[in-house]
Amino acid sequence: MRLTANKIAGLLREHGHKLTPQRLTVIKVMTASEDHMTPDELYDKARRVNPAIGRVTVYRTLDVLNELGLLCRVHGRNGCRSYLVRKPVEHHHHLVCSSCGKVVDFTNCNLAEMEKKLSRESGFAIQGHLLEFYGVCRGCITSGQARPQS
Amino acid sequence: MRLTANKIAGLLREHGHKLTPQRLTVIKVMTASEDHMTPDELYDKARRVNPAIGRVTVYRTLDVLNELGLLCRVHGRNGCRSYLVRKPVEHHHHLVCSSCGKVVDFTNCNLAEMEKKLSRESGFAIQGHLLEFYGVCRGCITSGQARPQS
DNA sequence: TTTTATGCAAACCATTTGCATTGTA
DNA sequence: TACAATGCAAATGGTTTGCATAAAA
Repeated sequence: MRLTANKIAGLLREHGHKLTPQRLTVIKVMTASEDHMTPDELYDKARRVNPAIGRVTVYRTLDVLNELGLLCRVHGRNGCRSYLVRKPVEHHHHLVCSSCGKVVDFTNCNLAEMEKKLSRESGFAIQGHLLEFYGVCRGCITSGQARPQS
Repeated sequence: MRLTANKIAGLLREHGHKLTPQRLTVIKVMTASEDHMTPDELYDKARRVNPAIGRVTVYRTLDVLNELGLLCRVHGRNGCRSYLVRKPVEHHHHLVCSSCGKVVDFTNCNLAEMEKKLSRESGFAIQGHLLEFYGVCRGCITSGQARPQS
């Protein structure tokens, strides 16, 4: 269940943000892509659609989208170079390929028990968690490549 | 079960690295501290012990220690500003206070089942995982403070 | 004595900010 | 029209690199 560009545009307006062509471009690029992107990759793609867009605007648009809770990050292994960007909505986690960087989502994590136990033992009021698995995806296994990447 | 400064020094030598006063300083500061530190915090502490140490050397020492697998990172919530530094050895995870930044380790995570299932469904050869819980520690709860921080 | 490590300064890279201009609502 | 958003250029902050010097083995 993914958000459409229109839906996101509506959310922006609802929250008192103005809908500019640049923002719309960013939103469209994001919703159109299956993959996670760095701000820079996003900038490049956006520029191809609308050359009149600046890098700064991409960053600022990301801020807005993040405020609305529409982004999620990937914490890659080799230094977590803020790999980010997607449209989540539902609770999910990532399976990251260490070779090609591909990211697969999964939703069924049952950490409730662990969380309860930890909370009891540590006294923390637990608010959330971050869970990611690392490995090599099927494609990289069969092609036998081993390019190390996050 | 924590590594001592001596043990780490020995590991350096074994791996063909030279043991300089600067490195020893960094190692001692790290093993002496209960807390995680940013490179900059580490630099400050090290400088207090040995003023003749440069920031660059701290970074390079961290590289070496990382190579030997002696470091771990904390992926804070608000942007994972490469919060790092500690001496792990055993498999463990973090419980991070969103208010004061305190980090508590815990070791008993049983994700084996989930991992097996994921591997089966996704075709990934899973190599490892990252798991962190976020919340507010007991101290911050009782003192009622709400400084938002990673 | 050879090789590695250090420290400075400069380079780098991603991200942020100041400010005048533009465009949405 | 008013206020928010844009884009440029410059500032920033963390990290890395080049290079001559110093020190460990």
